[in-house]
Amino acid sequence: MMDSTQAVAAFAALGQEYRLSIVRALVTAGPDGLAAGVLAGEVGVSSTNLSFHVKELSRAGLIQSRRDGRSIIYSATYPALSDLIAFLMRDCCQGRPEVCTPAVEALVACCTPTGDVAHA
Amino acid sequence: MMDSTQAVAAFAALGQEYRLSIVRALVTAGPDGLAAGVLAGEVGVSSTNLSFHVKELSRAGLIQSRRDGRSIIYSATYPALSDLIAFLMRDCCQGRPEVCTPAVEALVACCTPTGDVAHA
DNA sequence: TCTACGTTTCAATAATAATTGAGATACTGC
DNA sequence: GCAGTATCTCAATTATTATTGAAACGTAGA
Repeated sequence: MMDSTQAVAAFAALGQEYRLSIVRALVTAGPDGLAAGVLAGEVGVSSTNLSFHVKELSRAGLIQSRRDGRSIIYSATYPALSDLIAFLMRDCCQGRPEVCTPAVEALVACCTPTGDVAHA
Repeated sequence: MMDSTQAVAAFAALGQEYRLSIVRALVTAGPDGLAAGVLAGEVGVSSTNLSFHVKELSRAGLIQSRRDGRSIIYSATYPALSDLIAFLMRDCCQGRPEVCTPAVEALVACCTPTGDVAHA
């Protein structure tokens, strides 16, 4: 369960244009992730600057990396994202479902497009 | 529906210790909100500095203010928080329910204490 | 082993954010 | 109006973050 210090770090990490793009690209890419060079290209940032931002995201626990040959592959850390959502909802809901109830609808629209829910 | 520029602003706003505390205090306080002085006391920040941080949160749309006598009352903007949660889930879920599915559980635990979920 | 490639590290700089204290503004009650 | 309270604005300072380019590192293939 995420504490508020971790949450601050995660929010700060996502509160930067390039870094949010990086996370979005990695989430979209899935568990296979993307090599640093590809990621830099997609996001439109220099390799040096990408390196700075991915380090920041790693520090916040939102992404992870592994080496594959001469490439370094980054991928999203899904549980950290889940935890962050959970933190937001937990804190927002403190006796006030008016915040989370609309989010339920977004969730339903998002995760159950066909009416066929995550049967995981 | 929140776009990524707004989301960056919201995340950046929450990515600071005092500001996250402010939002938490205001969410907990409910729609009645809290006067600036009270808020400063709860969060442990000088009135000048509080003023800086609440302005930042307002700019991101996460809180709002109204005057009541000589006090200025701040309160959480619930829809903005909902939108942010929705944005996170929408972006995270892109074909990958493994992120959101655990969040569903948090949501259910959080918002549906009676087992009566949003059947919208 | 030499060379090329992908990526990182480092140091310098530029840009932005946070904190402080003094003074200004807005309201209240006398 | 005057005195007092609550809060804000402003300017100065400090601290942190982002960006850049050059150089170093690790890996792969000839």
